[in-house]
Amino acid sequence: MAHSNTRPTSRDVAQAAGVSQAAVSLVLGDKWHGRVSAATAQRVRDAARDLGYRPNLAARNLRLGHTRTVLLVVPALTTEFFAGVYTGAARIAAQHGFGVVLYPSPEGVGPARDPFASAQAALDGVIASSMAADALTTIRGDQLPLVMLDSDPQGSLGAATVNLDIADGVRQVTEHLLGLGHRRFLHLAADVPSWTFEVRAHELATRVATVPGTDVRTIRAPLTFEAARAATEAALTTPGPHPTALVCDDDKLAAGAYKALRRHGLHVPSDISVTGLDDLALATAIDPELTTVRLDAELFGERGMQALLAVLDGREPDRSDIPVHLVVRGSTAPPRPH
Amino acid sequence: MAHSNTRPTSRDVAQAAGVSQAAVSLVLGDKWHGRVSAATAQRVRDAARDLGYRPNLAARNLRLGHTRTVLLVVPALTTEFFAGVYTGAARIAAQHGFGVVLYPSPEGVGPARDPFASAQAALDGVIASSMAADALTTIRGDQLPLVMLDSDPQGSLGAATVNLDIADGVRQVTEHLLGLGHRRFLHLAADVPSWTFEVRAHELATRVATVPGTDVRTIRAPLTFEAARAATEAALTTPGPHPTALVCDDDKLAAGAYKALRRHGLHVPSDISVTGLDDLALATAIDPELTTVRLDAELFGERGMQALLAVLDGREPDRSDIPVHLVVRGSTAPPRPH
DNA sequence: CCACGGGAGTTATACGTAACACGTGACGGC
DNA sequence: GCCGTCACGTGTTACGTATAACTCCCGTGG
Repeated sequence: MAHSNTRPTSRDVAQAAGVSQAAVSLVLGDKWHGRVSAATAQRVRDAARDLGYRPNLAARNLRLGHTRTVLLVVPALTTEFFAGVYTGAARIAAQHGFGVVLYPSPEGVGPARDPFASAQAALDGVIASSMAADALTTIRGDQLPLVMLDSDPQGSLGAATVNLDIADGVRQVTEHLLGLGHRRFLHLAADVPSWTFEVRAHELATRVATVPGTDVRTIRAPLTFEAARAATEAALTTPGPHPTALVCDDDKLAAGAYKALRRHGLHVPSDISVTGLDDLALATAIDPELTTVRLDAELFGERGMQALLAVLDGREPDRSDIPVHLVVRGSTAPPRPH
Repeated sequence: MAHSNTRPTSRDVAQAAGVSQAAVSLVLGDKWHGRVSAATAQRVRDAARDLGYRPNLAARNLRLGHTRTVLLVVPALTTEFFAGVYTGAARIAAQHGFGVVLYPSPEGVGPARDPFASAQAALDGVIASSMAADALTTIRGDQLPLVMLDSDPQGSLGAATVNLDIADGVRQVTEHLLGLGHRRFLHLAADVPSWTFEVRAHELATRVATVPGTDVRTIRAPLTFEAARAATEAALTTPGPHPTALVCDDDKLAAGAYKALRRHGLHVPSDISVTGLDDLALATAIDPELTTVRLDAELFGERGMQALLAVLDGREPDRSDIPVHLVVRGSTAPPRPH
């Protein structure tokens, strides 16, 4: 059964339910009590669900004369401070049926109530990080063009994908450490359900396994500073030979690990080498400065956008991976001769 | 001359210019060549400017069936990484006449083309940080309800205001340092055109001036890690007695200063005490952990939102300042006895 | 003198929704 | 027997814009 390519409207729902458009509006707006029978209301709701109906917010906003969306202007997105401001504002807004849109000063702007309830009001497409996977089923509910940032290679969602070459980054890290002479690795892995972190662990293990006499132990921690400290601390107190190199899935984890190492009187890099991944500002704020892999976030964003434009245009998006580069700083050195 | 309270529409412009609404649409859409005389086109543009006309984007979107706005889903706003992703995506988007909206996974969302060109499509009001002052004249161009975060007390924009009690934070810092016995201060000030930073400098100077035998020297640096390091380094190489306490306008500046102090062989806090302001995660990542003033960003956001809701409701917003609290950590200690 | 073309506009319409103002039976009370 | 009321809807309109289709007038070539 071929059906129209355009999104269903409230009139389509009305026709399917055998009622007028006005009745649909009443029912879906929850203003039907005493105006429409419960049975009819249910028929309308069923029809709306079956058709996958989503109200057109542009039309609604036009009709209503307001949008229940406010704008938050902040100096930049880089500060945790304004991230918090946003979170607080969004929470209260949600309690009042409002949405919040971000506009980071000279460089950028944001959405509303429910991600798509408000966003869809004005969207031609979606760019999504695979780390926000929980929202993805919702996204697929709409049939908006979608581009994934760092999705799995199989593209399980059938969407276009832009990938950082994380595997190559891990390869560069392990080459560097193996070249320095390290053989006993501790891997501080991010405990998040994301494919990008899986590849880090997998690549590290296979890379190291090719060199005789090496071993790697993996510990997991949620992606926070404090969790990383605690996990590292726990690993240091277990018996057995100490690792000479600590490979972290992320700079923030490395910063947390620094703290644990310091408490145990271990000096970086003479007692143990440490590496991160991301090259955040944090990497140069800590002492010693962190050897890490630079990910070009801006390029990642640009490539994501270009891919979406391609999809909207009916063109084939560029599928090549984005290269990443090892940045060697003071946190890695040859292991102390035994 | 009393005029309507509602926003002017293209029909109002048409009436003012003595043409039809269609002509206005043609001229403003830059599709008038060969259809409207140059003189008439100019009359229309003048009328639009005089009335402060801004097209209703909800109507436009409804008519056009698209919005030239895409959604960027990211895990959270706290990471510099995704801030970069956003910046890159927004840049490319802008080049194509698209806007980008942010949706930080389970906690929050973002904007478009020109901040208000796209945002206004769906806005009932605006919350703006005073640090994004460059955008404010644009905001006032619309007559949207506006709430300022940390505006000047005179409220020069005539908008509602929510303030953190920064002055009290500075007072707490100076009391703390004076109590420890410090008398020679170096103030590392943020070199940004913002009232909030002015108050920090002013409050520090007046507070310190009340104690006999004290002095304070101020140096300025842009709000970046590297600039703070360079400025501190320069201050340390100038002749004269060394300060015993370094008061920074912001945690990030303090982290930069740490680096400069380390290079000069100065130990924190035994050689010099250091304080910050914000209490970012960074404050506990560096060694020693930073004595700083905690600003409750989320509460700030909540209060901003509540104020806006009040304005929209015709109520008087709560004008009380938000309290802040000194957090004493390892970066402050009594000065070394001379 | 007429036909034709192009310049300079105007008129009319549709986008999808929300909500106001009606309509239509059926039933109950007096 | 008639009116009021209630349950259950429907018809219609307006929101502000962009654009296709139309009108009108003037100049010009044949």
